[in-house]
Amino acid sequence: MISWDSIETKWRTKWNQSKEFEIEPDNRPKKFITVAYPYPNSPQHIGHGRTYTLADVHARFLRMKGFNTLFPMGFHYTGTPILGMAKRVQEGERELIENFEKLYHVPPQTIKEFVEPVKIADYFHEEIKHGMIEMGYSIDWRREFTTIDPVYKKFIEWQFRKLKSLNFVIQGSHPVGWCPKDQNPVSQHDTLGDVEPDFTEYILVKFRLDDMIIPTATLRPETIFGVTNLWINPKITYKKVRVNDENWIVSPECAYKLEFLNKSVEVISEVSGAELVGKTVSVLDKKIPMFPASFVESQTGTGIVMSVPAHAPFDYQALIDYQKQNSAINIKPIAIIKTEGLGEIPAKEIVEKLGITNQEDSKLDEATNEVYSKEFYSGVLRENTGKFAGLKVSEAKDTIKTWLSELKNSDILLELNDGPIRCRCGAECVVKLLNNQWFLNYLDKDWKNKTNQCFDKMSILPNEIRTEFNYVVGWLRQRACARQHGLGTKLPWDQNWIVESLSDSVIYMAYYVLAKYVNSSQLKADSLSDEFFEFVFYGIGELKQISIKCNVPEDTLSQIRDDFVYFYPVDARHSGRDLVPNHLTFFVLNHVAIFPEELWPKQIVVNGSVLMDGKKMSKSMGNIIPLRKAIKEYGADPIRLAIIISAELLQDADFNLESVNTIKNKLEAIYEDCNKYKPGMPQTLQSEDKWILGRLNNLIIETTAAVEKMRLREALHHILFAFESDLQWYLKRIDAKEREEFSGILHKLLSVRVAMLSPFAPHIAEEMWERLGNSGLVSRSAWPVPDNSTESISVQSEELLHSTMEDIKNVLKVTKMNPQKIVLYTADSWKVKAFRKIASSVLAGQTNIGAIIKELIADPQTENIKKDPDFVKKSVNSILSESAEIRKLRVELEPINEKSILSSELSSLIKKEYGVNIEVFEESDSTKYDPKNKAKMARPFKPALFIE
RNA sequence: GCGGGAGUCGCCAAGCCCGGUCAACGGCGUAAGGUUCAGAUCCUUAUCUCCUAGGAGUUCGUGGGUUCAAAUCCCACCUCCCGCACCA
Repeated sequence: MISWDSIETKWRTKWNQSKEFEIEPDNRPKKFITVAYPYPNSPQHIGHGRTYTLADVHARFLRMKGFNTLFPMGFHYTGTPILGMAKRVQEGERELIENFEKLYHVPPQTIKEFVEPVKIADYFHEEIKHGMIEMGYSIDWRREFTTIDPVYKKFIEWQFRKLKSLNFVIQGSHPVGWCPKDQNPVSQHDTLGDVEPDFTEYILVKFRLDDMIIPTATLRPETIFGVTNLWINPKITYKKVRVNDENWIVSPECAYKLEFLNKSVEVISEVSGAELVGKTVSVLDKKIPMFPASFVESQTGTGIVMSVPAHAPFDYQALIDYQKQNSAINIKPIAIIKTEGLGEIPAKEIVEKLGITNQEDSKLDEATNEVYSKEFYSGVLRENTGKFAGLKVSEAKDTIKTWLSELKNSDILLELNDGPIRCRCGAECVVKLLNNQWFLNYLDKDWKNKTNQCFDKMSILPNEIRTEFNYVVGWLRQRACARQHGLGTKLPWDQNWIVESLSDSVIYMAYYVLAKYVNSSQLKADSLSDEFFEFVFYGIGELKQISIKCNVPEDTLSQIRDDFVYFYPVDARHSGRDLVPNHLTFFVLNHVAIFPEELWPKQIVVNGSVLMDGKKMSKSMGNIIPLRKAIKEYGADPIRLAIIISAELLQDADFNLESVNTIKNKLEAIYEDCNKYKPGMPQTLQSEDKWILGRLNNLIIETTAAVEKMRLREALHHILFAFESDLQWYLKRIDAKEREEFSGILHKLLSVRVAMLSPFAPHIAEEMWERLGNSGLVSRSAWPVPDNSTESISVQSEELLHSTMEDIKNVLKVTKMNPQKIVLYTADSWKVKAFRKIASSVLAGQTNIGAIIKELIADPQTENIKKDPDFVKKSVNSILSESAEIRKLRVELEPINEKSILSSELSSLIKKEYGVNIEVFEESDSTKYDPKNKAKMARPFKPALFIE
């Protein structure tokens, strides 16, 4: 057993002492690795650990490759959730406070302070930071910051003035779910029952009654041509209201809702629905009557409904109901849409089909849906719709909406779906049209083009996710970039607004350069102006002047500029895939907007999320494991490896505690081995030595390639497991030969593996490195490189030995024999020649047996093939079942002397394994011992064998 | 609806882009043996089916097709997951 805690502490202390990760510019090439900073509203769990661990492995790998690699970290205080939490603490909400106490183990004294949002952020900031330190992340902590630091705010102000000067910031109105009591927008977690406040846009069609306007809300403006009457509920008392400069009649609820939609609403008087029944209204030169209907609801729309009985089942049924009471009414539905599969009067048909008999029938909803969806996708407007005839309903909807609006015959009403929705404060929410909202105009064509250019040139890992980025860029429209509440930076030109949190987190990687100077008090917010940022980021302006104006010493100022020039651009940005459609895309958009092309980001690395025992982690499932708790229990390195090895980059990683244990044991076993071997190569290398060193080269090449593609699961797999079977073979060989001078070889193998392990499991790798007696820190050592010593002869001969052993084992297994004697026969020389010819044919793509045989017969050296045509088929198959590498060797290399290899090398293995001696003959040796006539089955690399 | 992704031998999970190296890496689990006072760990072996000679058969969501050869390419279908905004 080893003490993970003390090993980890030991090495963290050493790194700290030698300021290992405090990166300054020097003459080496640089890499700048960044990750999306955390939002400190809860402690980190295993899932958060994934992205940061991947980035850390990346940074550590690049350092070993010789790059001066900066890996910094900040904390994102900006946003509303923390504000909401503070409010809920203030209100003493049980559930939340219990979470703090029981799940997060926050001291009660501290929870009391959580009424102040910053205290929440500060607390979890420290918590998360400690977790990152304990995980061994190679972060340069001198560059830490939060997004509410004064200098950061100056930086964001500069960013926004910049964007505005580029015309990327525009103003407009925007609807949101709204709590009238809190005077606040509501999102899902602000509502009772966590309902997402979704809303629908209704078209208000204006009907005229003398000097009054009667608006009706509809989702189907195209049906205006089929309107026959209006429905009004005689039991409702309507309001006459002055809306802007018109007089409207609407339900009281509607009047209230209109106020939030930027209309001035003034109630003039009341009028009962009954009074309105029978009056005639007009629209588009058409005069229609108002009839009573009970299905009309006061709280929906305007409380008055436009009736299209041909296409709306509700309207149709209400008309039938009314005509029953009042036979004088003679109104015929007007069909205006023709739809394949629906008859002349669709509403009539469906009502009759479903057996609906009155307007209170709940089946009317189903009927409406059916008619609507069929008409929407396959309906076409009829001749009686004038210039719109022939249009598909799906197109006509928008066309007619615009047309009505141009005629000033319509307006818009926004209404919450699935209402009523209540705010956590209890008040009923409405839709509010926020005026003068600020947007980033991601719709801008040139901006999109530039962004696509950047993406095209950028490395995206894994590349599969690239199409998703392209899609997002195409789909993005204006995006609100300011809000009225929460922590953050005020919009520099409009102090009523705070920069929204996905907009103040897009170019902050540049700020890491400044943060170091802020933290050492060399940079103060007070006198920083835009000139400062322009100088640092663009090199624009006069050093002297800016130094005086911004109160920054000249040498400091030019040093900051030099730092920026050195470290920028970002070489890799890591993040979870949930940030693809927002942060990562905005990050690129804003970089191309603000920075010149040479400073555009070089790479994005996207990883999937983490599942716990196959399930999503969530508070309600109680399967969240806090990172720091896990570190205490299992050690940082086992957790790092368990997260990485469970899935490839974009897949969801299934984390489970058993796998952490397995990894831990594996590491401990390697650690034990590190105590066993001493450096120093043997005088002469034997075949198996050359072979295993060749395999080591292979391991280095494959591992390196995998890490470079951030295929870390694969890389770790190579280091930890794949090499194991090679090693086993090697150990078996030296054991059989009773060798003693192999320690140096194993020392070398281990050293290379430990070096490659160190980015993944940095603490234990240092300890292993020290045990191996290697000098310095492994994290400072060079990433291993292959040394070209791979000898193909040894590859072929070990291969031969290995496969022959397998054959023998196989025969013994099937026959259940107890071997007394093992005899091997190597193939005739003509077979060797034929085999090489076959191999080169196969390599050239010729696998047709007949053609190969013809070719062989044509050559006197191989014409013997006539006696044994089956040889060709077997050879082709065996060549096809070898790796590409071996296939090539088969053709390129001179044949090896199988007889001498088998007799000299195989005998010890057989002796060790089965305690018997072997005899080796050539196939055509006339003195051979071959009672069962097996020798003729011999093929190159596949000696025939006889066991008795 | 729009867009993206997945379905592999008990579980997790590679492979699919670039067809033969694939009965299909590896890990977990399971079984047997070894180490151990015992256990944990560790090591070895086995783990689709059949086989007394190194072999054969049937598999990679379903059904077709292309090819000497398909988990891999093409077509159709079924099932599941994720994102769609002002929220970090």
